[in-house]
Amino acid sequence: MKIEEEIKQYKFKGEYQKLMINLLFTGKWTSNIASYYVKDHKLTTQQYNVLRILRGQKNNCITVNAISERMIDKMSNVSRLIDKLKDKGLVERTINSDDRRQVDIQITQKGIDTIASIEAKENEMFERFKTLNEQEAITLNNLLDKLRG
Amino acid sequence: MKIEEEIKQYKFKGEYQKLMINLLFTGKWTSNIASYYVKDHKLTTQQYNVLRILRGQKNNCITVNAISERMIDKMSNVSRLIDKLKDKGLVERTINSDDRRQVDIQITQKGIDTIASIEAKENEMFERFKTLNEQEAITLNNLLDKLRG
DNA sequence: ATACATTAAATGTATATACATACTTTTGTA
DNA sequence: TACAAAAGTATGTATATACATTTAATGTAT
Repeated sequence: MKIEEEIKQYKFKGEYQKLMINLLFTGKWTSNIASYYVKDHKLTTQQYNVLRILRGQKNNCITVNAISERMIDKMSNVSRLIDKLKDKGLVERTINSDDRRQVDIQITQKGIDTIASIEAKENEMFERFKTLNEQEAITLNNLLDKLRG
Repeated sequence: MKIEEEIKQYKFKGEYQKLMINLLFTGKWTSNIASYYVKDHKLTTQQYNVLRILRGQKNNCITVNAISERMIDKMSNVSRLIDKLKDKGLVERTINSDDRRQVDIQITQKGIDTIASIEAKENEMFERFKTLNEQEAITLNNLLDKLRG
């Protein structure tokens, strides 16, 4: 659906204003889809993002700072986000013995199982994006990358 | 910059997963730019969005519900968002005399002045998006519209 | 070794947000 | 007319977020 109709705004100050609004709107639209698929597990999309980052590491272990650099939404307080995951038994904290300022975070088996359960519905989620064919998806990815400079 | 580098993730499960991540990331990127331009006025991007919706109405007057339908981020509690704008003297509330359930919101002169002040820097903001030329911006807008179905 | 700057993570605090629920007024219907 | 249902807005509550500050460990120059 055209962005004009989504927000009932039929005039823009040119293509770039429209683009800003379209990016904000579509970002939120995507975020809502992602939220839908993690909320059964009482996770936010950010928490799920961290779990996946952890699983992607060798030894499933990585410092708080390195997590932050890999997050889609680089926010300031990864600490408290990790707290929540720890409360749920999905990760563990270990103070790094080489540099005791650093804290290594490790995903637990329960964390791995949780991701697996969510991933089981991933294809269903991706269906929402198949209004674009593969070539269009590639073009869109390239334009987004180019946009950010 | 390629999304791979932005989040230090070099493998994706195909183009559609990459697209989801790219949309989330670029949405946030856009949101950060918008925030930068409103924060001097102690506004959030959502509050600014509401102010612009109000100004766009004939008589600068519109109900709470109609605001919600026009927002980029349709959230549940427009009421409290309006509260904040009222506290700052940027809008006024009036109970609609035809239907007393409805509340008409009107932008004040101070609100209009605030928008004007922010808009003065709009072109500077749009510059951030001119890594794409006009034709590419149009293509991107069309792909985003098509994506959402 | 000491002092000072830097880095990594955590915390304080105010505000924003999601989601369910409540309140008031209007509408529909027997 | 009465009364249930719906519509429009507001509120309660728990959690998330932004931004500044703090604590602790390490690096570096003297």
